[in-house]
Amino acid sequence: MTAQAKSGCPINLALELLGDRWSLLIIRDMMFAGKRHFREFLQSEEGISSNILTERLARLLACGIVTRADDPDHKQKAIYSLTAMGIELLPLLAQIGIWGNRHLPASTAHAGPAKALEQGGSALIQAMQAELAQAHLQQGG
Amino acid sequence: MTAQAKSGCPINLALELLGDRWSLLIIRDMMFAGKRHFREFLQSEEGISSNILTERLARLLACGIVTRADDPDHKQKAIYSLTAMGIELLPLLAQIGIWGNRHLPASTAHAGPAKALEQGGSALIQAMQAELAQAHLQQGG
DNA sequence: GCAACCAGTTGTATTTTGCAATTGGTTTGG
DNA sequence: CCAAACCAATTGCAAAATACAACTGGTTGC
Repeated sequence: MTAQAKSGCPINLALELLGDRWSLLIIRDMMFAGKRHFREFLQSEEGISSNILTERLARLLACGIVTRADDPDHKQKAIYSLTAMGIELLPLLAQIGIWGNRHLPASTAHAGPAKALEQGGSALIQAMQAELAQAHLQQGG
Repeated sequence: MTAQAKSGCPINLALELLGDRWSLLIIRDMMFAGKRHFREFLQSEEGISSNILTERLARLLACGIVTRADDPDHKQKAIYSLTAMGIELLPLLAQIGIWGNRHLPASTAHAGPAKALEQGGSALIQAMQAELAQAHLQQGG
């Protein structure tokens, strides 16, 4: 599953895992939209295909960024959760959003979170990380 | 050249430009290794192909992250420079490096910059951005 | 003037992605 | 109790992106 690394540079290693069009959008949906189910990711505005979603979730699972658990209330549903390693991606997602919002034609409807993160600084990020930990890190989740 | 955006989300827009295995490595090389020439990018450890490099440089050029100028001292050489928009990617690159260094098996030989950025905080980032501006933003460069 | 160097380009094989239809099973509503 | 809707995927195929190697026309250094 994991191809051998082309270099030991931390930026390269991170990009080998997350450097594609979809992986970080999935994590964005977990962080900012509270999505936890396969079907929810599928319904995102960008329109990921189900086979790509399956493959990306498997990869994120394999490298320890998310976990997968059965929904106790619904035998068919799987609940995807962020790990501590995944929650630590928030500052990175925040920088992507801030930069995109500054330099690209983001729609005002979507600009809210980026704007808030830009003004809230590290205090807001830490608060959001605490909330995510609360929602995702519950024993076994 | 620019495909239509799948959504106006700033994270999505940024990922449509930079969400691939190579674009951010090129910018990393400009920021941390001082590379400015086609041949230098080609010699990076990860081994980008020349056709991919050509295409990525063209894209970064088209969206205003880098500029291209003729080397006054060498008719054949092209000098690639970061724009202000490109220099503002440093906080993003920094977060990628910090996260990669914390969670992935980065080699000690490559970990230096990430470690420094983690400890130096925003003061270091601002200092580095000032240096990059000095080197890349000289009138017309 | 010849070898090394420069920024690419070309051609082809391989891999990844996108898209649509489908699967086997579960839950919901009447 | 049965049908329709929902669930997380899987399959097959076409299209696009990527990797790899060879090559191009021109420039520079010795």
